[in-house]
Amino acid sequence: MIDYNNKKYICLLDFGVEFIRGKWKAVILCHLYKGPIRFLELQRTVKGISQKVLNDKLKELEQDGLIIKNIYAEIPPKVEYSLTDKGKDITRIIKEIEDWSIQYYPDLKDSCKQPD
Amino acid sequence: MIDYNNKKYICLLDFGVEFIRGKWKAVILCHLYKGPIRFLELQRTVKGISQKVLNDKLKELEQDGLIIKNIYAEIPPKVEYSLTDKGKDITRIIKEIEDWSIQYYPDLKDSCKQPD
DNA sequence: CCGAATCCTCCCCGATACTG
DNA sequence: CAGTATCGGGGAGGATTCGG
Repeated sequence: MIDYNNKKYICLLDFGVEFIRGKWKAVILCHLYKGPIRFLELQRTVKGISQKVLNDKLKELEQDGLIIKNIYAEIPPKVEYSLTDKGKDITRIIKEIEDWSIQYYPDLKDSCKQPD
Repeated sequence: MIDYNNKKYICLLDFGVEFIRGKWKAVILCHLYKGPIRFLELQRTVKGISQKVLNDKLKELEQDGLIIKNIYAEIPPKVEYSLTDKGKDITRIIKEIEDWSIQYYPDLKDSCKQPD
């Protein structure tokens, strides 16, 4: 049992999955993998995410040490986000899930949809 | 945009992650990777999961085609769960997340916990 | 351009009790 | 031993507004 940040994790796998939990983190990381990117550009790329949620998730990812936030003291403000090594490593794994999804997509499409 | 089972997915990655979403699915799959296992034995192994949730998750995984449910017509009832090829493939990826977690655990422990 | 604050909704999950 | 039914709390995330 791992006790961490006021949460309980039953094993290291559970603990590790925590860092990409939720609908958006995996997608965000994958987009960051292409290189540093600004907030608005990221929001445009990750279609459908609200400003609030994107902000929340970026903050979490930064606190977890998966991404770095670079603030440029300019007018208008410029902020760029990029992956750390730790973040790059897990993003590579995430991309395997994407490959898996692509490989099995035709199959998954059928098995999941229940016939009426 | 992928429309599937009354849910919307923004991309194939989002779609793929859906199959292991939640606190338990990844852990369950990893335990099944060792070989076929019965319900109660699985519940004992996946510490802390309730019967209801384990049942729900197994049903979802079966519908998704990631696991197979083998029912033996015996008294008392015997049911064994095992991975399909599709399930094995994604479980291998999940195990990489576990490795990542192990590798970075000391680091993660520090970065995540905010100093007061 | 960036992000904090508020409010609200939905669904994951836990606890408990019951059936074959 | 295996699975179902019901109730309820809490967290994730969407819409909107406001501040630097």
